[in-house]
Amino acid sequence: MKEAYNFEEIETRWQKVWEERQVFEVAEDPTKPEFYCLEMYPYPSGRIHMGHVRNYSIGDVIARFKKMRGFNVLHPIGWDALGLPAENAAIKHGIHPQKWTLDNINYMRSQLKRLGISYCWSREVNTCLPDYYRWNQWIFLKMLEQGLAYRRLSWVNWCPQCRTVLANEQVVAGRCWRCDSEVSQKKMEQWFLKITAYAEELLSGHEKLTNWPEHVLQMQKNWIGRSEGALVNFKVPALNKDIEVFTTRIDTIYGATFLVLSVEHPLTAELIAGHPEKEKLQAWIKKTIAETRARREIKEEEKVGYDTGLQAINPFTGQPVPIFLANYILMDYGTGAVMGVPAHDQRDYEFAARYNLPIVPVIKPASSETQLEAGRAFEEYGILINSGEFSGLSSAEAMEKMAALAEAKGFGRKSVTYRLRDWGISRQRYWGTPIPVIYCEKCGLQPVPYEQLPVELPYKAEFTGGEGSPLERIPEFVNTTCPRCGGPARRETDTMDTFVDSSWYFFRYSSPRETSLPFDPEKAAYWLPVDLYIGGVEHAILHLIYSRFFTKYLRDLGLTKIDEPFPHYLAQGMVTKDGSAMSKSRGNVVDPDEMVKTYGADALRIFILFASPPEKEFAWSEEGLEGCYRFILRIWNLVEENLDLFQGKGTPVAGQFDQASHQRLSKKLHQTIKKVTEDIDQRFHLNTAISALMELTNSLKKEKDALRASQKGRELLVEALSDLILLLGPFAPHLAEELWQKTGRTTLVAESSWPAYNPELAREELITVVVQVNGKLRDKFEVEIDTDEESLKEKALSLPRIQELLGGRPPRKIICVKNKLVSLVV
RNA sequence: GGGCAGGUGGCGGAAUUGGCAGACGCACUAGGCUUAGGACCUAGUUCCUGAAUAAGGAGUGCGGGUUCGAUUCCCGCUCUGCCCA
Repeated sequence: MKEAYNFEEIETRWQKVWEERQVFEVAEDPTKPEFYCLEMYPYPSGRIHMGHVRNYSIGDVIARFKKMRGFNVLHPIGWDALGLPAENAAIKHGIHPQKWTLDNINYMRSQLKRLGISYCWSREVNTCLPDYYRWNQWIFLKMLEQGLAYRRLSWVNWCPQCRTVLANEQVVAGRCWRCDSEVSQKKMEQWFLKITAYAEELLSGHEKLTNWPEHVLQMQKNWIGRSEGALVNFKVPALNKDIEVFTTRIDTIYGATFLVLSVEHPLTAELIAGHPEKEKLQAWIKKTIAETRARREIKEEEKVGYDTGLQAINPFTGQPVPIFLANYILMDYGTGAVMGVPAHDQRDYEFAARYNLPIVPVIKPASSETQLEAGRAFEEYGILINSGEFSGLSSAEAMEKMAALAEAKGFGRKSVTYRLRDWGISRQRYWGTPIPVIYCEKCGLQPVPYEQLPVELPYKAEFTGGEGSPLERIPEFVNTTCPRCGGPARRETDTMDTFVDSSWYFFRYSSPRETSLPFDPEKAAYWLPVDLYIGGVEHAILHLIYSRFFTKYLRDLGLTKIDEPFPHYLAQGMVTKDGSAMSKSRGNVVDPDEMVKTYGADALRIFILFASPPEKEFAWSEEGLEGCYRFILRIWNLVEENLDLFQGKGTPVAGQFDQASHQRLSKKLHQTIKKVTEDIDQRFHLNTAISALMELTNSLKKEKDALRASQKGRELLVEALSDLILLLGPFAPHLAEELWQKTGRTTLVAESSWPAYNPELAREELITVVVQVNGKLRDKFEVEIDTDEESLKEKALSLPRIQELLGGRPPRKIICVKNKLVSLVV
């Protein structure tokens, strides 16, 4: 009598067994090779979504596989638990952010356990607890000591809806990345981390990241935005001041016919002081600052400039050029001042055309064949003309020599700039890590002494949604004493960007309860770097670049020796349904809970892995999930039907031994082990690994009746079924454990060794060779593998069909490829 | 505008090194089993011509190229997605 497949009972039972036996708990063991498998930790929004299921299922296959391969596997999970939604929930529903967050974590933890992910739960990290965020504060203080954390008055992106400062990265097309409202500008004292100090290393470090997707490296590269060029000073005689210009094309400087400055340039006020329309200009400047920063992009037709009426001297030509202010020059990049070379920069060309400025060509194409387009700037490198002593040089030579001359004469030098800005971490919110500094009336800014960490978030706070941080309105928090003079002082009420938390959490897993340092350097040295990091490509820039920055900083602090935290990053694709990403606003969300309830965790895991390779987009389909459920049923029934073979109770058989069937299955078995092993280990193509398991299952079903007839056949069946169960272990872990037990084992699949294959048995001995005539497939034949090319040729020519096609004429050319084909050219 | 990724049956996808295009799954069709089926079993399914398990032709977004041979390499175009302006 076959037992029915009751996934709910089976899955919860094995989840309990793993937990009770602490199967996935690990400690440092220098005798074993280690493997640190990490998925991006979730924000505890309330419920897990399909993207999480996908991410964690991929990681779980790798982690379980590596464990079965003999690695000491660290596979931890935690919670990115600080952040805006908790506070928004507090404002909206009156629930304390902490309660909201901890409740969510409890629920989501149970969801992850219900999926059977092999986490080392004792290492769970929760960033909203003081035992975690105190180390954010510790690291911040270290940076402060070294000048890598600093405070400055700066323009900030301000979201009026969320009432907080946003990092540039959180402004998408001028709108808040969370609530989509238009971002405005404010000038505030802000805390910054000096990530730009590591700009060069963040870029050069890419060389070590050979196991990162190329496009992710490219995105980071664009983000860092290194450009080599030169700084040149243009004197402004009227003010007796210099304007420093950054250019990547100093070779075109003889064609610089004007200067354009950002409206935020420090000299702006002086430049317009004597302007006849001063008031009008001031108003425009004010308006422009507010607008352009928010949008960070300006359409062609909206580019506007104003002539200040003053002139600067081009140091190369000695000629005066007009100085303009314009809305499309950003103060953020370079020096906030650029030289306008209309002949060789399209943007400058359009500007010059609009304001009637001279266009002086100073570069001609290196090849006379290159046609100059009328009405367009020639932007390529070439040969200098109209450039005094530099005429005739190539752009490359000229850039060297001109920079050298500028340096020698003291009006310029070679320089490198980056697009990367220092990381503004101040947030005027409650649910974040308090920035551990104190402002004393007498002593000024004071760091909180290390022994006073953590600066804990006061529990009692009011969440009204009013302007400013709730922390400002808690006198017990704000009012403190100066650590230096003991006098009255105020605490900083800004909290840190939550990206700080996620920039080093992967270190914390190595020693999550460490109390004297952020993590134990020895334990970290054993586990780190993360051998495989898996997560959505939407974090390709922010999280991954911040984490790389923190790792380099922690190295410089002496806490670790590694330079790169994630030498291997697997960027997982989006989960979509009906052609677009699953999202609440689109209403196309599928709840994992319901799917687990209907089909079980194993079926859901298999489907989500089977439907597409990890790095590609994945399209949801419930029919597909049903298909995977049926696949599980087929395996279940197959094992059920053959349980007698394992119990040794089957009556001895003296049936016919089916040699061919035996050979077919044996070959399929060994080929499957080989393929599944390589697909997981080398390619991460879990979808093809699963299809290989399906093929093995199909073969078993086909051959089982013939094989059950003989003793030898039965032995092979037992072997094949056992290996199939083990191979299923990483994908459908509950099913595998249950079947393993049913076949009489007392060990766990999770703790078993991965099956090995015999290359001899996996080898095909017969190969189909195809015959092409003039590139078209015309016939095929079977031969033993590795048959020599001469025999292939003979065999091909002897085929009646081929002879017919040749019609007696000898082929002009014959190409033979061993084990592949014979190609005839007539 | 620049960069990157991608475009293969009705659908998700496979083809790992330039060598049988469409593995595996879904969906569908026919038959079987069944009181019943959203279970199970058997067979079939790229398109066109054809009665055909005969034979032929076309075919991996479009147009060219290299090659005995191209989904794979090269050039141009186009569309989609992502990132940056």
